[in-house]
Amino acid sequence: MSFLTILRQYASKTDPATLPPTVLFSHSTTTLTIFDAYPKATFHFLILPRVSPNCPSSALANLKSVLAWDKDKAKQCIRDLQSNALELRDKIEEEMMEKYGFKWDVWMGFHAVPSLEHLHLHVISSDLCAPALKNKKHYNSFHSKLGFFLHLNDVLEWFDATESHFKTMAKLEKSKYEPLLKDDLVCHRCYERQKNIPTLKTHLQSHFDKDVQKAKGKAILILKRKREDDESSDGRKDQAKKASVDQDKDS
Amino acid sequence: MSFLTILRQYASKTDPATLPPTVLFSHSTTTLTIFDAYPKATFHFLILPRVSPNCPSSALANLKSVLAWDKDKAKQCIRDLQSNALELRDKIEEEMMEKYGFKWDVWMGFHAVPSLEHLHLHVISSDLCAPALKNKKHYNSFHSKLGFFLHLNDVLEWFDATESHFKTMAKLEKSKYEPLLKDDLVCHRCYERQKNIPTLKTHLQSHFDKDVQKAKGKAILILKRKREDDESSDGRKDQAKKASVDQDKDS
DNA sequence: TATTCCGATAGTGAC
DNA sequence: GTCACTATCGGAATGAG
Repeated sequence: MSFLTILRQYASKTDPATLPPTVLFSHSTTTLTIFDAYPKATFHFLILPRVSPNCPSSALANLKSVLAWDKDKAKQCIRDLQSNALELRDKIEEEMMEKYGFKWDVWMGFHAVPSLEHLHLHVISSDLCAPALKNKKHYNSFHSKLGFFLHLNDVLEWFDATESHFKTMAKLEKSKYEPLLKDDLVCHRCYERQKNIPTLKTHLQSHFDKDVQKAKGKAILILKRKREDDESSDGRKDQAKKASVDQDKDS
Repeated sequence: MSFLTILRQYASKTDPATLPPTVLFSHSTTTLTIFDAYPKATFHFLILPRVSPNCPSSALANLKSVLAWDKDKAKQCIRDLQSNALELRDKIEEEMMEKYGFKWDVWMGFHAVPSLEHLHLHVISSDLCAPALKNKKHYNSFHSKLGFFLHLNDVLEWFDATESHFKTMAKLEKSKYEPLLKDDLVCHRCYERQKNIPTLKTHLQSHFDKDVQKAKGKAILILKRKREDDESSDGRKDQAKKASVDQDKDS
């Protein structure tokens, strides 16, 4: 059964540093950040709340149990995950720049109906290009517009909504969310329907390849202009060119 | 589309001898006997009515169209197939004896809902052990007790039944027969349910292997007794031993 | 919605 | 109920002193 409770085992470690470096990315007093063992995108991490006297594993079983717990503790727990996730996102964006020369979206959120025990916040890049993404459930579970992937900000907003709304959302009914995973494959970037997984994966890869090409194009453009500026003795052109490059960011 | 009408093409040949020997087994003035291209048993042939001015291909499209045709012509057509099938069965039984040392059932019949154009009578040995038998539809379509495989004798009896019964049977409604192909896998020899196709195939093979072993045992027994008789000068024992071997036939 | 393995099931294309 | 190919779907096991 250890495969179902592996995350709980990690989160229960008194010394997270004993976890292998292939598993553990970092930790704080209240959270663990681990590499997703089967990444569904170029960057894919999990952030787990650590088990402690104040945070028993029973309360941390999943998002539903956390939301049914003491509301203030729940909010604190999720905020802890958030603060770590935001730091992590910065690190991911650094690596995006180093490796790919550009940044793209990083999503933070929970699966409405998880299958592994212990709450885990997914921190995942929006490309969804990775070998471990193999079937419709994988894809739909991360589709940012489908509803199964619950964005962290949305979940945090439940706490500030009416009690009635909080209660409704906190139910996380299987019957509501599970069917979403069987929905047709629709590209989360251009909304084009895809016939099957191989087609979808090729399609997503081509979106990503275009992004990479675009970033390369801009890098070359910037380099070109920089060289022209260096060669030019006319200091007056500088400002106009800088403005032109800044505009490219939004194109 | 030639794959759908391949049998009609064969049956329309004015000179069947031009068919390759890998296809044609034999022919008469009114029928062709060909090797099933994907045999579902150790012996598996198809007998086709030949197209002629008296027997247009439109009438011979399938069993339903034949039964909707002139009733006397239909009966004659099917009787022609039968007389060839009976001869063929004799030849198959000869080869069974030569190759395996024993004979086993040979079925003659039609699929209630065929997918290849042109009437074809299956002549197939009851082992149903063959590499080309790959899925549930294959097996159920030849299961001798399921109802999808229409035994030739049963079909011929329809002609001598009441007109009402003939009309009913002649409908060959898809909605009645198609669902049978999805039935659970049940061994046609011992009625044991089989979980899946690999299991069924192993099971059928073991039935056949037992038959072969049994036949070998008898052959050895007969040989032994013959040798004893040859060595014995006592002629009185002969009759008793012959009777004993005859009894083994039914065991 | 952990993966992996096996097998059944479904759609397609075949000229 | 043609085949062969691809992909999806569905269940079961998964560990292990």
